[in-house]
Amino acid sequence: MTARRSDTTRAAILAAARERFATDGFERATIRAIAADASIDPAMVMRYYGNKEALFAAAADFDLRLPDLTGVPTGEIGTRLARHFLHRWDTDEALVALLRAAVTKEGAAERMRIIFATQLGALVARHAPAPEEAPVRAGLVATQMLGFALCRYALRLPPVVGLSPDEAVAWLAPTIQRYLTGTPD
Amino acid sequence: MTARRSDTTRAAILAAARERFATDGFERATIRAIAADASIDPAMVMRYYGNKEALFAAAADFDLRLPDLTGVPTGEIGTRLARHFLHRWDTDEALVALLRAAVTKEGAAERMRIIFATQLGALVARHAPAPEEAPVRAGLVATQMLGFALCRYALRLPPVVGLSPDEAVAWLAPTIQRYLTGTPD
DNA sequence: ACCATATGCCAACAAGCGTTGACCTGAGAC
DNA sequence: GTCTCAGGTCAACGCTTGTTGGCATATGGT
Repeated sequence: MTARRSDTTRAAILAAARERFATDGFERATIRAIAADASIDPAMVMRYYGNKEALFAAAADFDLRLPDLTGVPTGEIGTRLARHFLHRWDTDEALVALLRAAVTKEGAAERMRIIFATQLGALVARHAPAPEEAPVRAGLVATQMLGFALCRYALRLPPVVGLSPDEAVAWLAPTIQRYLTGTPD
Repeated sequence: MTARRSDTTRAAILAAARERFATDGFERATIRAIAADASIDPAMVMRYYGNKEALFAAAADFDLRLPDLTGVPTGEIGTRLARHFLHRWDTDEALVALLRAAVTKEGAAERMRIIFATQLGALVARHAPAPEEAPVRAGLVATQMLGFALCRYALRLPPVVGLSPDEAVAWLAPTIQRYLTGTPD
């Protein structure tokens, strides 16, 4: 497959879509606005992506890219995971886009569920004391990490926005660690 | 002010609005659908609440109703707060409604910020080791509690939905406790 | 009985949305 | 040079939305 002339246009549309979906959510982000951002006609968006739903699917397609933590000392996993999440969230708009959409769109929520169940679930299963606890532990990790993302990137609670990455990791890591390998009180 | 005949209609509209906003979010919940749920004409909604924005404000008007925890042993506050949040969230649709809206509407996000900064901030200030740390500690508590609510009521992650209230409190309480009175690691 | 008024319904408006099809335009193949 | 077709523009469609004003009806005070 050789590069076509239209590839730059496709990329521009996708970049604009990611930005709009991330800041406005699915329903408030309009095809017309995305097209304007990409300096293109709205009809082009339809031609290249079919419809708004499919465009969103393309824009919010991502991977948690969880690192391989085999060999890492058990006690460090919380820190490593917290740091990874923070960095990942800071550098990929698609995550915020999916988060914003997942709150009101069942289809997006389903994608979120699958991503966290499979990707995070698999990692947790490798480190949880008992394998059958893995789903619950992964779910708990999700509550803390998604909650942090929600407050920092979507709601923008000032004290949470003000935390430096290192401070954030220092606070979150023990929580993650306990959800992964600890016990309820 | 004596009771008017229209009060039952007003209440029916408000109840329908809360439900729609809670399940659909602000933009997907339509005046027409709310009116249909309340078995009245859409024009009535406008007459009684002015516009959609004001209707939402009335439907999402609520209070965290945080308990007075003075005198409670310091070590128990985490448990008490976790239990209170869980119960509160389970019994008031307005909380989910505001959460869903806050993710995509700046006005709703602002309300969320104010509620958590003032109501939760005040409680935290009374128990935090140093008063100047209160905002950050309140913010951290918010990340965990809102994250839990997000995963349980909005995203409906199965393992999180499956937790019994007691299990949930047992897992969350130590986290809340550490954010309130503990130290980062 | 009568009237003022609160309550409610109906029809319509303007605006914005996703989406479509017809029509240009310019580059590359022959 | 001409033909072809992908790349791009334009105007319009059908639909839904929030919102409005006019009109019917029921209520309750006198």
